Amino acid sequence: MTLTTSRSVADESAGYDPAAVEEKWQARWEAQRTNRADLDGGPRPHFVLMMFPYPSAEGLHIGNLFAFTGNDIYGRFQRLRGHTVFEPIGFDAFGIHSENYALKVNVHPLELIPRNIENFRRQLRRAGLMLDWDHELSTTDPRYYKWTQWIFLQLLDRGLAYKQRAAVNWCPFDKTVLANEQVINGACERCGTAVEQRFLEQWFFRITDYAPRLLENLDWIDWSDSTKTAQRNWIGKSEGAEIIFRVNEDRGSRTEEGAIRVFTTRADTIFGATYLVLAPEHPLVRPLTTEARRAEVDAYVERTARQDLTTRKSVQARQKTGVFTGSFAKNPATGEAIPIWIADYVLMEYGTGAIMAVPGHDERDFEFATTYGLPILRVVAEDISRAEVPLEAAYADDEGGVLVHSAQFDGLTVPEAKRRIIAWLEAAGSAKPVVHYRLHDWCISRQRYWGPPIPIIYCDECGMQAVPEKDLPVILPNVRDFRPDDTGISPLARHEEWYRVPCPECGKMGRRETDVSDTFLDSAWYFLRYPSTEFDDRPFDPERTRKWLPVASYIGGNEHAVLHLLYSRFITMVLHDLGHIDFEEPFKRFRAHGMIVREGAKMSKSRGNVVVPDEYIREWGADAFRTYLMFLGPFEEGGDFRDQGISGVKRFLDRLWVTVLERREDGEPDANVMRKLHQTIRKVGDDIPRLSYNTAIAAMMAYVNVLRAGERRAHRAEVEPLVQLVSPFAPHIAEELWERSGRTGSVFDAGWPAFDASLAAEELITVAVQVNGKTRGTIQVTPNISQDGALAAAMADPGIAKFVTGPPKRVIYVPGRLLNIVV
RNA sequence: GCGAAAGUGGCGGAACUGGUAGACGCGCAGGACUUAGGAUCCUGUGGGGCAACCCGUCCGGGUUCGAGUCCCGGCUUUCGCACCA
Repeated sequence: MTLTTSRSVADESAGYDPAAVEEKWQARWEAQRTNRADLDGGPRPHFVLMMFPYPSAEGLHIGNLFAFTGNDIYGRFQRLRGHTVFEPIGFDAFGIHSENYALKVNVHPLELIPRNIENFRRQLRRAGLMLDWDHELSTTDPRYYKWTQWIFLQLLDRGLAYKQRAAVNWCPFDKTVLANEQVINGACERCGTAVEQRFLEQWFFRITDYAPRLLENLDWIDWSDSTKTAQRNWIGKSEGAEIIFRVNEDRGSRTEEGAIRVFTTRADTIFGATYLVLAPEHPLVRPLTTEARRAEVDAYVERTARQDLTTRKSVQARQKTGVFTGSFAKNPATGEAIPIWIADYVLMEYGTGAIMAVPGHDERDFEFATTYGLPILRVVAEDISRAEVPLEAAYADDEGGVLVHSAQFDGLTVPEAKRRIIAWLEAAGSAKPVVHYRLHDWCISRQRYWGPPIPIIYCDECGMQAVPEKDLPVILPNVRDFRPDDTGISPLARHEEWYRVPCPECGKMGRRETDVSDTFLDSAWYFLRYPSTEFDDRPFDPERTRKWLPVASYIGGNEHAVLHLLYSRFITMVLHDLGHIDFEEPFKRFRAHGMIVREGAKMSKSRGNVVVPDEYIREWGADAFRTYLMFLGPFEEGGDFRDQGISGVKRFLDRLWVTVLERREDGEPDANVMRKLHQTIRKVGDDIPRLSYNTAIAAMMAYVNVLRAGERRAHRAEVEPLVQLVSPFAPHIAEELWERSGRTGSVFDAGWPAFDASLAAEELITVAVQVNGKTRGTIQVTPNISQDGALAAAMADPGIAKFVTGPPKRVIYVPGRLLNIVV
C-alpha cells in the first residue's frame, strides 16, 4: 500500500482530503448531537440494531465494520425518509473470550475491558456511524447485569429455571461447561478441544417448553430464509409415536419395569422390527440383563461411559457395536419375541433412549443387524410386486413405498400406514402419537469468573433462596485469582469473604451460588435495554419499550443463527408471557449479512491477511472505505476485499466532489440529465431497502459518469439530489458538499429527494429486435408504440430486414422491450 | 449421509415476475497532459474472424417464438446439521 500525496483542502481540483472533511463533520455531529434520537418526542420511531461487538484487544475487525456500515446505511436512509432513527451501540464484554485473553496477557479483565472499549469507541466514531452514544451499554456494567440477574429470577419464579445434576459438555481446556449449541462436532467451539461428558449440578432454562412456539413463529417473522432454516433444523421437530414393548412376559412381569418405551417416526415399519436397542445408559439395562450376559453387558456399559462424546458421535468411528442383554420383548404388532440389545449408537439424550430396530428400513439398524446376524425383514416395497425382492441395503424412503408383510396393512402407502398403525396400536394401549424436539434445555451456568453471578443463596436451614430483588445486583467481586481449575467449581468459590452471606429468609449464614451465567444470557435481552439505559429502577421502561420495540431492522452474522438469535426469541417470549412486554418476537426483520474474504481467501490472523480498518480509513477515508465495503458484492452474500478495488470508489467520490463544486447556478438543467437523475433516485431508493447496496452504488457511479461526460458543467438541480443519495453511504463528504452548496443544517435532516416518474420517463426507448429468437438489432421508438408500429420500424432497418426472409409467421411484441419476428 | 445456497469475461460482480448477457468497478491496452506519473482526463476491452457473421452464463437433455433465469439428470464449490430413531 502506498500513500497518496496528501492534498490540502485548498487544492481541490482533482478531489478532496477525506481526513480534514471527516474530522470536521465528526466533531460537528458530536457538538450538535446530530446522531442522538429524541426517544420520547421523535415521530415515526425506527429502531435499527446491529449485533453489539465483543470488545477484543485487537479492535474492531472488518466483519464488524461491514455489518455496522450496512446497518448504518439502512438507518440513515430511514432517517432521510422521515423516521426518527435510533441506532444504539453497546459492548458484549463478559464471557470466556475476554477472560481467556485476560489470563493470557495477565491483566485483570476489569482493567482490560474498559481499555478495549475505549479503543472501540474511537474506531466506531472514526467510521462515521450514526450512533446514539447517549444509550451506550456494557453487559459488564452492574447497572446492566443487575437486570440480567433479574431476568434469571423471573425465570426461576416461573419454574423456567432449574438446577439439576446432569450430563453436561465439559471443555477441559476452558475448564467450564458448554451449552449444546457451543459444541461443534464434539469439540468446544471456542478452542476446538474435544468436549468431555461430566455429571455436574447445573442451571438450566426450560427453552424446550417453548420449542413449538419458537418453531411456529418462524412461519411469519420476516427473517433471512437461511437463518430460519438453521433454527428449524436446530429445534428439530419430529413427529412420530411412542410404542410400548412388553418384556419378559413369560416370567409374568406386568410392572412398569416390564415395558420399554421407544420413540419412532416410522411406526409403519413395526412389522419389520426384529430387535430393540437401548442406550447403554438406559435405566432398564441393569434389570433386563440376564446373569449369563451380565459380565459382557457391564463391560460394554463401562466402556461407553469412559468414551468421550467426540469419539462416540463422530461419523468416522461409526462402526456399530453392541451387546445382547439376554432378554426379549414382545413386538406388539406381530406378537413375536424379539431380542433386546444395547448399543452406543442409541443416545440416551434423544427420544426415550430406546429404539425399535427395523433393519430393513433404517441404515443404522441395517448395518447393526448385518454385523450381528439379526433378521432383516422387508415390510415396505417400491410396489407390491417387489414384496419378495431381498433387501441389499436399507430401503428408508418414507414417502414412495407401500407396505408388505404387514398383515392387514399391506398395500397402504407409508404416510397412510403411519396413521393407521399408530391408531391401531393406540386402541390396543401400546402406542401414542408423540412429537419430539432435538432442542435441549439451555444450560446457563458457567464455572468461571467473568460473568454475572447467578443470584442465589444456599442456606442450610431454608435451602435454596433467590436473592431478593432489592439486593440486586449481586456484584461480581474484584478478585485477583480468577483462574479456573479442573474441579468444576467456579473460582468465586475460593473467595469465602464474598460467598459467605446471610440467608435472606432466616438471616443465618449461608453461601452464594458461585457459578456465573452464560454470556448468551447477557446478549439475549440487550436490545430491550437500549432505549431505557438511563433508568436504574427498571430494566426497560414501559413507555419507551412500547414506542421502540420490537426492533424494526436487525442485521448480523448467520453464525448466531442458533445461539443468540434463538435465545433472544426465547427470553422475549418469556418476558411477554410474564406480562412485561406486549410482543413475543424481538426482531421484526432480520437480515444475515455475508462474509468478507480477502483475495478469495478467508481472513485469519494465522494467514496474516487480516484487513485492519484503521489503516485503510487513514489512507482512503471512512467514506471511501464504507462505500467500498458495500460495493464489494451483495450485502447478504459478502464479498471479496481486494486492495486495488478501493481506488475506484475513491475516484468516484473525487469525481462527485469536483462535479458538485464546479456546478453552475445559471440556466436550466438538461432534460436528459434530469431524466437520468430521476431514474437514479428511483433505483437507489428501491435498492437500499433490499440491502442491494452494490447496485445502488453502481447506479450513482453511472450517474456521475453522465454528469461528467462532455465539456459541460452540471447544474445545481442535477447534482444536489445526488448529494442526498450518496449521504447514507458517504456521510461526511455529503455533509461537506451540502454545506458548500449553500445549505444550512445537516443533509440528514433534508429528507430524501422526491422521485418524479414523469421526469424519469424516456421519450424514445430502445427495443431489441429478434428474428427467430436471435437478436439482430435495435430500434428507437416511442414508449407507447403498437406492435405493428414496432414491426414497421424494424422492417425499415435494412440490417434487420435482411434476416426476414419470408412473411412473418408470428410476431411477439413485449412492449418497451423486445420484438421477435418468427419467419 | 441430510438440508440450504451458489457456479456468468483476467478479477469482484450486474441482469425486476423468462425478453438486447456482461451494468458498475478493478485490471489490462492505446492516447492526451506532464520533468515525472503508481495523479488526472479520453478511447478500447467476453472469445473467434479482414468482414458479413459465428460461438459464448459448470456439463448433458428438455419446455418455449425466446432460457443465465423454468423442468429433468449429472459435476463442482461453499455453508449449516450430523449415529436425532
